[in-house]
Amino acid sequence: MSTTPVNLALTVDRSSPVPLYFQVAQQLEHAIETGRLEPGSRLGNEIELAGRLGLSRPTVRQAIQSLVDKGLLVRRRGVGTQVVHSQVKRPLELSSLYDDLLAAGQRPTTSVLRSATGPASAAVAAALGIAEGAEVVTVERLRSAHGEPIARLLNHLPVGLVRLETADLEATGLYRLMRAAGIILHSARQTVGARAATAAEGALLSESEGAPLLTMERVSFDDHGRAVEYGTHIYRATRYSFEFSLLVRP
Amino acid sequence: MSTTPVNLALTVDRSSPVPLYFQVAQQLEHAIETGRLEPGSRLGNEIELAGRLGLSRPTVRQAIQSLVDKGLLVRRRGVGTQVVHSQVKRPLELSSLYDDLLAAGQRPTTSVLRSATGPASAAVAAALGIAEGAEVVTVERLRSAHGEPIARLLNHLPVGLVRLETADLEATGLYRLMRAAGIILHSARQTVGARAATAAEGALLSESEGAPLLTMERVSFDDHGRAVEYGTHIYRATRYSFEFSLLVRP
DNA sequence: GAGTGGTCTAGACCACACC
DNA sequence: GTGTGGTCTAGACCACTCA
Repeated sequence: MSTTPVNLALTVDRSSPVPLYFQVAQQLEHAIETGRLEPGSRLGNEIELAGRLGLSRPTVRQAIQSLVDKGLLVRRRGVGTQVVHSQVKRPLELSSLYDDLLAAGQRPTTSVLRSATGPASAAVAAALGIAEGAEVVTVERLRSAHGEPIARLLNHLPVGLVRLETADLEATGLYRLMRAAGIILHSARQTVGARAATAAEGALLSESEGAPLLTMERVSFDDHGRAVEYGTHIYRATRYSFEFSLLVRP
Repeated sequence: MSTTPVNLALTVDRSSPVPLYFQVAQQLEHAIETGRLEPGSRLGNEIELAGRLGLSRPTVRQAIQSLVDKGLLVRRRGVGTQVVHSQVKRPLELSSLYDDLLAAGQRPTTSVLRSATGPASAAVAAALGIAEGAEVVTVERLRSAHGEPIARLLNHLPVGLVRLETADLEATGLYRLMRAAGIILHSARQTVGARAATAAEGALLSESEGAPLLTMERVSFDDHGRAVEYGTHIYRATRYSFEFSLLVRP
């Protein structure tokens, strides 16, 4: 009992369809976010917690483990479980520029520059793992916030996965449309770099030729392991940067 | 039995100090990496697997779950567990430029441009969460590969965490030195952007003034939640880009 | 030595996908 | 209906940390 023993009012509702471990994890996470559980404070040990909640120890462990995976708690054998001192923001997600801008309080707008179906180039086919010349949908969009251009988004998708109507593309983000079409995203491979703008790119993005651009290339895979999207995007370096947290693999 | 039932020779050694679930996970991972378990192939169901190994179902589940977390397997209720089709490389790690270059077969070299102890500026103090004017170690390094400059690395660390000898800094990476000093890294917050090189930066990195640079700013935290390092780095865009995988949170 | 998390067991019932 | 993973229980022993 070297540090404060925290007294939390935890409860579980066994009639709820929400899994018990998840109920516990939610309440702990909420207590951490609101500061009720202070950074560095110790959770009671697992057996005592389980007894207090009327749950088995493995169930309580599952709840705690999920928060450890999120980076909110730290466990040390022989010591106990503590709330991490630093606020860990969300670890890296498959970032959607549209959602990022929304979250930042900007009002993202999109204009579709091009939307066409045609044979895949060698580079696109290689990225998507399909045959060269196979049909792909190509979409080029200009994403703005407050009327200022932010990025040019160029995407290629295998045909038949999702219907991309211009109206939908201008109303929301591509990932939302894909999810709405039943595509379950699983993983992605990204490359982030920088280069100078060409004259055409500069004109499109209200930058001068040679201005630094942030580039991002990404292939996304669904839960079957199929490549479902290949994007090559450019961002105005003066208006955008990638910000993310990450956890160190234990 | 819609797809091939895979027959794997799995064994566990109960006299080993390696946890049973970990032994199983290792063998499955190895079978996947060597192609013995083909992408898309199904694992037998958990109960059958447990019976075959003489383990309980939760233990087998723990092994499978660890591979699901790594992105190697996909589970679907009512369907089964399958090997993902696409090879998922390692999800994002706390990337060390030194290790990245090593892994790429380059021979990274480092020259220490500056190494000093002094009071923290306001920006550095804010990033590290310490008082302005508190003592910090500042290290500026030039990282090269094959004699070509790649990046200028500027780091600030609270004093007393790790002794940074110039010889060590020129022989290996900062993160390795920190780990060797007993610092357990837990998480980091990164921002990646781009900007044009100043004249001095261009001269240092063999680029011209105005050339696009990739920038990375990072604060790292240890398992106690203390900020242990703050870095502001610039990379030649023509010679370096960030490449990483990521898993979509389920 | 006392207290903690780490691992493991041998069951059980439920929810969902597919035929 | 059948088979799968999802959740849960009530114990057990071990390994590590710290006083």
